[in-house]
Amino acid sequence: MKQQRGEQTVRRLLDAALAVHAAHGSEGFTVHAVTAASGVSQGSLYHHFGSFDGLSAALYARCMGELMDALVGATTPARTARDGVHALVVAYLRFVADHTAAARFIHSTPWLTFAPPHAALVAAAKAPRVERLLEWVRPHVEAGRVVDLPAPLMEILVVGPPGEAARRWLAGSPDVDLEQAVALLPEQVWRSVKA
Amino acid sequence: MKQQRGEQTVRRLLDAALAVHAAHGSEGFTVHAVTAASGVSQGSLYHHFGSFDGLSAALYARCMGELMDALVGATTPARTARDGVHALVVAYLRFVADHTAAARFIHSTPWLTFAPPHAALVAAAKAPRVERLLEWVRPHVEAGRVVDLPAPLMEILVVGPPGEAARRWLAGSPDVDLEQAVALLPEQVWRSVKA
DNA sequence: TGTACATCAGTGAACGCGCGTTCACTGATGTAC
DNA sequence: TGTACATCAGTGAACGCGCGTTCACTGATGTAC
Repeated sequence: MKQQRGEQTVRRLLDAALAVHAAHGSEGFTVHAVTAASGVSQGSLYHHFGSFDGLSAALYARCMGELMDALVGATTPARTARDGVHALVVAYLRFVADHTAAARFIHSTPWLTFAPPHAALVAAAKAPRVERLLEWVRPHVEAGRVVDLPAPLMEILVVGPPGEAARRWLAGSPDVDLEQAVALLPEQVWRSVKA
Repeated sequence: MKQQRGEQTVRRLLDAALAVHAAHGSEGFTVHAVTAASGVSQGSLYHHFGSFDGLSAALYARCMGELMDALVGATTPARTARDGVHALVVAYLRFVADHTAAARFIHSTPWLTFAPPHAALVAAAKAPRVERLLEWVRPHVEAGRVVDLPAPLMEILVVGPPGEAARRWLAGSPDVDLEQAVALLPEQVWRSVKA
């Protein structure tokens, strides 16, 4: 008997929360700012999310899901291992450029310290997409085209450099240029994982 | 006419701040907790640091300085380019294992959004050490043993993977093992920057 | 060598502000018969 | 098809707590002559 009206309110809250974070940073990211920006009442926010941490976790999961979808969408159609790794690194950097607010929220990470219930929510958004990427790479590993490493280290090698580039660019570092990173990082990252 | 008594108080405050952050995380990192842990009064803290953000910036600069010293100390004595990159990655991971509190503070980064005056303090602690690392690598680039990339991208490629491994390990991710990373990451990182 | 004095260092109770959260309530929606 | 009713959705003023910061003050240190 759940009403569909609620889903719209949830979406309005998450959109407003992302906008508030983009405009005023982690400092200005408060319940009052989010309710003011969304036009939704405090009580309604608590009705749907239980706590402000709950809303943060939901937003984090949504943003992370979007990023992971971009990575999966770019990588899995690739025929060769090299093309796939290139595509993944490019997709990561393009996501940061095109969905800056989401990228900024993901990388601001005080919110990564979620208590167990919320951690599960985030994991549910991330794990299946990571699994799809690992499935894609498996045949290339078995064929000896990609190094055989534990999955977490594989992830770290591929996502580490574009993640670090994103973090610095988002922090406003003047000497990091995303287009330059798109041009130069993919091949170097590929070399770090090719067999 | 500055008194030496003050330096000891500053050290006591920074030590206590790091301990509080290690024990209670960013959530519990407050002025009151730091003054209680150090036995120093609020007023004294403000006398030396001006604000709590000022203390945070000073602590960040100190921790970052220690990390950078570890990297410089490990890398610059290396004879070959490969040995140097290996040593840097290993030193990064070992620093995280041996100075976990400092590593955790550095990677918790809400504190990286420092206002201009404090940003300068942090930059002063970091920039000269980065410069020494770049000086070390320059001959290897000129001799064609290391790829010729813009300095920021070079940094990103080398520091990205161990940084990502550190972040996950610090967040308590069970599937990241630092010793495994020490064993496997250095060679892959080296391949990403060798010419 | 001893005293005066300016400055540095340190104290801790108190303050105001803004945060996350609550609650008694009203309104809307969908199901049952 | 229409009415009754349970549940979901939404309201917003109010609350208490803990945060960063202040300030009038005392004590310690080092320099001047």
